[in-house]
Amino acid sequence: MKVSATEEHGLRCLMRLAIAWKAGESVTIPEVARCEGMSPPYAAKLVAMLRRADLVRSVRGVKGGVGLSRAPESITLTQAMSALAGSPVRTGPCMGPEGVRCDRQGTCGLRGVWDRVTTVVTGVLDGVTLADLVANGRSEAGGGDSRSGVAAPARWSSEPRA
Amino acid sequence: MKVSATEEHGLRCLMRLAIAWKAGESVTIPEVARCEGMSPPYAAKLVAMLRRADLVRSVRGVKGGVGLSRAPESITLTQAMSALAGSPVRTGPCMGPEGVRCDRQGTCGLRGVWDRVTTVVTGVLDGVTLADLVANGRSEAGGGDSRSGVAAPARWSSEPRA
DNA sequence: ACGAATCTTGACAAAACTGTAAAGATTGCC
DNA sequence: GGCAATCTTTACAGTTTTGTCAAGATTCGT
Repeated sequence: MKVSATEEHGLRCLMRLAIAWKAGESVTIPEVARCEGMSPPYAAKLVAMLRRADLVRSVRGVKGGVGLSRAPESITLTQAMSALAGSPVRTGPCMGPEGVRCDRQGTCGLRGVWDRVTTVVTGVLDGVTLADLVANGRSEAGGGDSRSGVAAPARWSSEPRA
Repeated sequence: MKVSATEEHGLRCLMRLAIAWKAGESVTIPEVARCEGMSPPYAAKLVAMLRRADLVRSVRGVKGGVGLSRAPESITLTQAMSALAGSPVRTGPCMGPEGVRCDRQGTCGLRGVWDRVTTVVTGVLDGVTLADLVANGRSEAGGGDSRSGVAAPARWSSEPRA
């Protein structure tokens, strides 16, 4: 199993936007790119995927920029990974919607295994929010359910840029 | 996250070898390929990877063939996936042995998340053996710890082919 | 109205992954 | 010894994934 480059880089963009949200600032795509060490066009592409999933909101024009569409506390990694890869865990050619070939009686116990893997991974990912990821100091790899305070001040739509 | 085609197809080869083990038979690579619906050269490549990890034993020559190197009850999916992909779960460019870029204070909570994902996935994969995968009927997606009987009769090295 | 800053989109090149092919090595049988 | 069956290895083409590029669209300030 592998977490793709797109997933990891997309998550980093989201983390940067979560930091900006907490600081009450707005950022541009080139800024995100510079902070995360990637090229502006690449960051733009990733942010576009996240925007199509409604995780990110963008404003065009000279005072424009990008930001989370809601509080980082309310965005889970399951949602983020789904936006970046279609589904948090994808299985090989034998499974999937059209999973034919698996009909052979008794010879394909793989499906049950992948289902269980999907369940436990989703469980972990559901328990982590963007706010957890950017929480400095300890507990960044901690318990899981740390949906604490900071109840989403409507920053973005009102004051697009500092 | 995605399970690769190599992992899935390699696992299917192993399942076929586990079936042959239980039946007390020896098989050739073309037979494995036919049973699992892949080309003989592809099956050969996958079996070679598994052999290098000592999960599979092979005998060349006219009476040759391939088989598991030990009982299917004693081969876990963690071991199989490691043989096929280096590690049961691989993370992106930001992590890994040389995982530089993650040193930025507080901005990289991803490491802890991937560690936890690795832990839970490995937990599931450790609890499933090749014997579980080829056990017909129910419990193929069941509890996990079903290391029942069949204590590895030394079939392979003694009688290479039926 | 014009121009600069910014996001949006689609096409494209580079890299990694999948699967195929061909030549080589080993063994058993005659 | 020679032939056929079988595994082994390396090289290769096809496909998907990654990341870049360029042209277009939108907004703000003047």
